[in-house]
Amino acid sequence: MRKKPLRSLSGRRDFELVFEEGISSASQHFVIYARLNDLGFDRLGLSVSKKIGAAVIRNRIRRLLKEAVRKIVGELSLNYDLVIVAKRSSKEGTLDDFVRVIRRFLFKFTRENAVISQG
RNA sequence: AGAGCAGGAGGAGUGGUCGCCCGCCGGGAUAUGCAGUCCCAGACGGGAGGAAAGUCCGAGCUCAGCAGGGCAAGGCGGUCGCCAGCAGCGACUGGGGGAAACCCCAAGGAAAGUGCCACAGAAAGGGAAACCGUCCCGGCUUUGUCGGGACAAGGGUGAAAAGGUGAGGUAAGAGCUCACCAGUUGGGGUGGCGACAUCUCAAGCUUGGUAAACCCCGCCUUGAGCAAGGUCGAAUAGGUUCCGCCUUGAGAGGGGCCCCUUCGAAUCCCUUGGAAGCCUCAGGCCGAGAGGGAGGCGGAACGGGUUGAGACCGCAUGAGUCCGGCGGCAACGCCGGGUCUUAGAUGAAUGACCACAUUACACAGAACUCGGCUUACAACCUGCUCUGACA
RNA sequence: CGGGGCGUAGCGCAGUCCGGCUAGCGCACCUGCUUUGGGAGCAGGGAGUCGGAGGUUCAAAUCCUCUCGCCCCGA
Repeated sequence: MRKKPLRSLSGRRDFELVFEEGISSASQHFVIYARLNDLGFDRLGLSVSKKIGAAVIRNRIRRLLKEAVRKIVGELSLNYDLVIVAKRSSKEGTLDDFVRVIRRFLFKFTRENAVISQG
């Protein structure tokens, strides 16, 4: 079965829900927060501050992160709300870096949730 | 060949696979149907820039305000022209730099007034000022020194010291006088639309700098901004408070629920009270008025709401651009022609990977629109300068 | 979209309005004295392209224009 397309996370309420209920993981290039949802599709919120760089650099980071999440989420059956906060070093990351980190985090997160739902 | 400076031009191409935004077509759901709304994994088309940037100016557009004039505040400042307009552009004038090509200039007024000009210097703007000096007179202890006076030449100080050179003149000097030169003001001639240039006459002989100091003169400026503003809609959220006015009726029909038809169609109740009038012995008829509540309409004030109830319009063809002709030194204008014109989001779209050309690499990402200015920049093209090599 | 502020020694600030004075103050730093040694104290000293570029002026941290970076506020 093919998943419905990725949507944007919007509003302070949704973001805070992910920050409070979800779990987080920090890596060299960004911080990622995640929680499960039951909406039938995945949602992604990106926070790329103006401090990180000019518009072209910020767009580049956003698009790479979006592409990385899109690739990984297709491999998983559950639905997630994700928030990724970029760091100053994000501009040095490549797509492969992002994919590797997000995949490891999400696979681990999914495994833990599977254990909980079984137990 | 390399480097530097200035200008021009600035397209990361083609083909695949996956993905995003918009438009349109198609399919599905709701409905008798249409419209509308929602869903789609389908097809087709389109999808950042010369600076999209900085937000430094100017406009369009929208709302609010506005009789006219003045003050205040701010901006602009050679002339003529161009432009919708500008602090923009073109040509010219004047000034400055340079050997030259050429480049640069916020370029009205300091003889309206006020302020300021540190330090140094005798004196810094008062026709002022005597430090070293020059000259004259007088005293004394006579190669000198002291006192009084004249002098703006020379020295010295300073960013700047009150025209320059020569002659006359004098005790010594001085625009004190004269000639020439420079400059100022005024008059006149010639050229130019004009800024101005040039020639000439006269005057007093000379009047420092600073207005990116206050200021004066001339010209310009209403304010806020697309979160402007408009239309439609929902509600445990059609709010609260105050003021004014209104609240008379049994009932019937139609439809998509609020309108139509109709004299009347959202719409009254409780308590108190018992005016006037009428009948009347009592009393009654009638139901004004007052208070409270509820409702309707209008107005004012205050909230709630950005912590997602909004959607749509504004919102994409414009003072556009290219070609040709004509006018103009040019900026630009006029005329004709062009199957030249295609982003439009709203948690916000252009991405990823592969292949191919020796290789993909500057600055950089639309948010109401347009005209400028400024700043950033790889390879490429043009010009100039420098260095090196060869002939 | 609109408005405001800051940038001066390693750090925190003054001076800027109204131009000129050796660009100053505190902490820190260095040297010496003092002490058995350290601290404190005393004396002396070093360190500044005044964010950058250009302009006005005799003269600019200060005035004007452009520009870079940082911070804050309102709708």
